[in-house]
Amino acid sequence: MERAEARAAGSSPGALGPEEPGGLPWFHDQVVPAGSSSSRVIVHVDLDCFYAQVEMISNPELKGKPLGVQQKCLVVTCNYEARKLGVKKLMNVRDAKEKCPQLVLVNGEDLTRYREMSYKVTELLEEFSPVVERLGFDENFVDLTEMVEKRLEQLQSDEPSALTVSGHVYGNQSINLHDILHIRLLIGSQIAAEMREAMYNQLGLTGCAGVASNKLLAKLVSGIFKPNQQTLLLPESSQDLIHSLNHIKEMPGIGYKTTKRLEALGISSVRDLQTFSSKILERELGISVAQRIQKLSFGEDNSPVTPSGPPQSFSEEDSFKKCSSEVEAKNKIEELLASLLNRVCQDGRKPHTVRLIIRRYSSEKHYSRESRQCPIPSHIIQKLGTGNYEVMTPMVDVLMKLFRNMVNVKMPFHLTLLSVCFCNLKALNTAKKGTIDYYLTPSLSTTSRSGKHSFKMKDTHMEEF
DNA sequence: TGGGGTTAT
DNA sequence: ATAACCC
Repeated sequence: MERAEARAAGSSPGALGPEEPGGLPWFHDQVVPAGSSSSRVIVHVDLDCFYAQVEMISNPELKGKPLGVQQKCLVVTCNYEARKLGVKKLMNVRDAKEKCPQLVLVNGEDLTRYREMSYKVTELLEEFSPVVERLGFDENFVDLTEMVEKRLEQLQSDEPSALTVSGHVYGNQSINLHDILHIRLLIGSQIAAEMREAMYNQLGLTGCAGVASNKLLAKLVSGIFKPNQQTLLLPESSQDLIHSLNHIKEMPGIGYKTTKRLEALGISSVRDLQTFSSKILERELGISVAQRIQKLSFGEDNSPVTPSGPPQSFSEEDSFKKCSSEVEAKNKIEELLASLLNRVCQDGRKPHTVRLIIRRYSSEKHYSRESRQCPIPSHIIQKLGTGNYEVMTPMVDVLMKLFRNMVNVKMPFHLTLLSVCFCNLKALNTAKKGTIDYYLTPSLSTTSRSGKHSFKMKDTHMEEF
């Protein structure tokens, strides 16, 4: 789609380096030792306006029109047609309509299709390398270090296009084909291009990618050329990249709270943070946060790409202007629960903990949620896979106990959010092979009346006895 | 400001 | 159970 990128970026994919007497390319003996944390190749993949893309795939008539995805009174994301006309992410619906009267809005409060597409993307990336970390629904990190090593070993020096960068190079820095770090990152850019091609061909999705030596830099560089392009960061340009940030709040890992505390110390730019006294910073923020963010300010980030695997929790939430009675709350909780039970059923694993979260109305107190959680009674857990309507009633009872534990229903109350979360997910049974529990399985409906401790033998693998 | 997620304390 | 972070 962007065949001219490499040239446009001013990079010069030139001739191959000199060869060793044995006929192998010079870099074959320069491989960085495996397990060395010093030089990784990381890609950050970031889908373009993800919810809007999913909506345009669902309904192709929306393509070409300015489209916004609405949750309550917010346009949470929009396509590029809408952005050209002045619509921004997280813009008020009123402001968006005012800016752009032709704006088409679709409701995006039900995340089901987004979540499903999100996992398809992660699974596609896992085919390249299993080390994929999700960040939200629309971003993934992949550690390409091993894949790059394998391609380097396979690489024959007589392939003319073998050492050509794919996509942009940050700062138009030229690639040194005699620098092994450059070569490795360049291979990473080729893999990133293949990933984006696969996403488009197999899922119909476009996105950006950033390739760099750690997650922080990969993430920062992926956003440099914006829709549907990719950018490679070479080590010599990393300081330019981090100093291109206008404020420390743009540094991933430095959030709202930390930004406020840093500003109170007179720190607002990346360089302010780099040069600030480590001792004082540790005293103010604690040693852990202080050391981590100060390293970030230099572009250093040794955090690994942690494979996300299946989700750790499932939750459904709903926000509203006002909920002030127990009956109202119960109805909302039943709705949330019904959706959750479907999701848990599809997943196959069983949650062992349930949590209820509320947000109370308060005039100005920005952000404050309260929660109560408890173990899910084992008799409910066992019925979870099957007909979901026998679990509805007992689960609602459990949730309403949590509710009354948090909210004094004899006093007036005003809630603006309810959320139900299933977590502590375990594979169907936690029994290990070789133990008695492995051969016994709790009996289900047939004996449920006669006693809660009855078991029947599993009908497989009995020969192992 | 939505409807999700994660990890650390 | 909360608080911080991410989208």
